[in-house]
Amino acid sequence: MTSTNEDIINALKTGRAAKGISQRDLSARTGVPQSHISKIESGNADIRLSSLIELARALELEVKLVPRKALPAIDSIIRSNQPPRPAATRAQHLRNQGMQESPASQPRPAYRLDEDEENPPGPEVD
Amino acid sequence: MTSTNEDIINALKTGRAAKGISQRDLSARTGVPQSHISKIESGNADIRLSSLIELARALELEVKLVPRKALPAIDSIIRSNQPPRPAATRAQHLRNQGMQESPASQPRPAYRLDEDEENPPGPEVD
DNA sequence: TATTTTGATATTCTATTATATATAACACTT
DNA sequence: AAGTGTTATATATAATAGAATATCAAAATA
Repeated sequence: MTSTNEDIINALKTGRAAKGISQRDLSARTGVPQSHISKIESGNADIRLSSLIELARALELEVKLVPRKALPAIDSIIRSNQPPRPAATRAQHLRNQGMQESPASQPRPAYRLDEDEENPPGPEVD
Repeated sequence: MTSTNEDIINALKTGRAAKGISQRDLSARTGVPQSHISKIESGNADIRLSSLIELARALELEVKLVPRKALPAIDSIIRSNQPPRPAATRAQHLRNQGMQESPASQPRPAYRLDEDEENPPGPEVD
């Protein structure tokens, strides 16, 4: 199924929830202001590509342009990379703001609840 | 290899070249102004997600957030979806503006020079 | 129980930049 | 020189990004 703004944003939100970090935490890791993250996740901002890449990276996700025809194969890989349902974080359990089951048309975004990684060395971004 | 702004933009440029259409053509298909496409492809604009999705869709590409760990598998699929080197379009052959071989760190973006498809029926976008 | 503290997310305001329109520049063909 | 196709640039407007602040709800304390 083709992605919309909403699908991408939902993938970010789900990724953050899966990692069990707050908007404030994510802000600290990426430099994107928490207020902006709030707007993004609420669907109240049309995010720039550079911000999307920044946030995705912090959630161990990558922005890719993939051929539409390869979507079924790629979705299959993403699904097989998906961990079992993570234990809800405290905030998530009590609040569950905006977090919903992925719509049928959208494959579950992939993430893994690994141990918290330090920022790996990587190319510096402007 | 993780994607940067430049990688995504290059994928768009390569996709457009592969499809053999002009910036004006792409503009007509997406509603994104040709002048903006020029800026985007020149690296002089930090494109918004909605515009990225629009342009990608016209090029039969999809924006996806994929798990970093799944990148090797996904890159492999993209590579196998890659057609043989398309015959250069007239403009591309004569000008070759900004079109370069993909850097080693970036897998070739995937596209296929199929017959020109009419716009498929799809959900209307705001 | 009531109040205060704490943690998380949402809203407001402003400067910078993306977007949209109009136009210019470039190169080839006739 | 004029016509054609393509890409780049100038300018005005609209929206994002960032800082500051507000709101909400649970936990801690008196």
